[in-house]
Amino acid sequence: MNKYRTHKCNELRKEDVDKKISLSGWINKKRDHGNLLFIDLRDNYGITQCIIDKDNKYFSELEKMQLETVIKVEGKVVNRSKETINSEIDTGEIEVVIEKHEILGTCKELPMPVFSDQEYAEEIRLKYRFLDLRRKKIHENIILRSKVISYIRNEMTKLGFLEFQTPILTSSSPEGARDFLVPSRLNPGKFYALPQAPQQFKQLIMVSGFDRYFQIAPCFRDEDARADRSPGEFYQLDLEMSFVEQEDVFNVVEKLMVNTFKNFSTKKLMFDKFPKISYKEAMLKYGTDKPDLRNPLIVNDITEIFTREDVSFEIFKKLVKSGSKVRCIVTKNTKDKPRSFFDNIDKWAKEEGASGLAYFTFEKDKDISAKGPIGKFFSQDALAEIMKKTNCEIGDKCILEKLKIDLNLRPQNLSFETYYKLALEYEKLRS
RNA sequence: GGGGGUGUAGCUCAGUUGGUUAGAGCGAUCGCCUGUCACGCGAUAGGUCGAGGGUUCGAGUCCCUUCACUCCCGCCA
Repeated sequence: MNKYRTHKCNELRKEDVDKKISLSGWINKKRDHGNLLFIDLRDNYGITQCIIDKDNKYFSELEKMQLETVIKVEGKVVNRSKETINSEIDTGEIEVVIEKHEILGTCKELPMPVFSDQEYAEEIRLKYRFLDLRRKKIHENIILRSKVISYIRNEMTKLGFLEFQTPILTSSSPEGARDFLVPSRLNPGKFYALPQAPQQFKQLIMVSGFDRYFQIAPCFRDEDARADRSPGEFYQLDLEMSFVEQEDVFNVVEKLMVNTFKNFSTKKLMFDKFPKISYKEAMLKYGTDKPDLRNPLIVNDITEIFTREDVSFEIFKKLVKSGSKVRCIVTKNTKDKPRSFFDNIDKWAKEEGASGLAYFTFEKDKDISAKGPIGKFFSQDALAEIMKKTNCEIGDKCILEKLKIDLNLRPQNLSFETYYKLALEYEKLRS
């Protein structure tokens, strides 16, 4: 029998009642009732409630024990009464009556609590990384990553790919990002680069006649961090295939990604197959080559409106006559936004080099009308036509940019400003 | 490299217009409590208010310098 445990902390069930068992783990939480003490014992797998009362000679010793002390407990599995069942944990129908215990590892006062959902600054989390990694969510994330990587390896192997390793010290390769450099001892004044991607090596593998390559490769890039982008190092699935066309590559990646998310996420997938959007279409319709299709922002071309007799917005009409386009975005449910919100966007747009924004809100009393600085230039029919073209509703706001700028409604994960900037970039690309 | 934000107890944070002794929750220590699962109740300890300088009768609070962290821009497959 194993010296430390007969079971893991997620294993015991009703069927184990009356068994003599032993568990080893960390004291996750204590609830001390004075003459009765509950100890939640935690290991990698789960939590088991252990209980001891004052008749046991170890009571006072356990009562004083710090959270996160590592102990082995021996005892008997008992049923919990109906009212005291805890459905939150796997072992919630039973508890372990402690008969004996042994301290396997003591600890000092904790610099940060393990049992807590509180957010902590990165600084403190990294300083006490071993405690951070014990916390439920982080611990689960690490386990998830392990499982995902293992799954991907397995799938790639099944698809006939061979996994390769490539050197970490190399010479610089011509990707865009700055390289991390490592001084060379044997060649003073010269440096190795850490690979941003194993480009050269995988090409070597491919020309050597290995048919399908993959590697879950560390990628080093000496670029500044962002909230969603760790500095320095991350991992990517890198793959190469011989004697294939674009569709063959798509098929592998699409299947792998969809299946990975189906297996490991509870979130609903919008697509079983990746929607395919050409670069040109994406830039025209969304103003970016990575549109957020959960909340797509459509750039509408309403140039035609400015050829109508019943539209009197002369500046735009003139420009349209000389070949300019007018595009607009619709911002949903913005009728209650204060004037200052749009003034700020307008100000920002000007700072970014635009000539300014025009906007109005669609309203309906008896007739459709447009409220806003330029609203008065449009007839009811013209407004109805814009609504039809842009698929917008009463209460939405229509933001126009003459000439050069395409705008989009802000998706959830991008600021309006960022999105606007992308639109500007798009225009640069086109001109 | 540029801009913004933050820095107060071990942790998370509050602190009014510059005004007496800088607070709370969690954690720690001590005491009480036999059915909790964020157990409960009471008490105690714990502070260079990031650091340095300045203004002021008086600075956690205002100003300057500096450091750290963080977010954004630049940069980045």
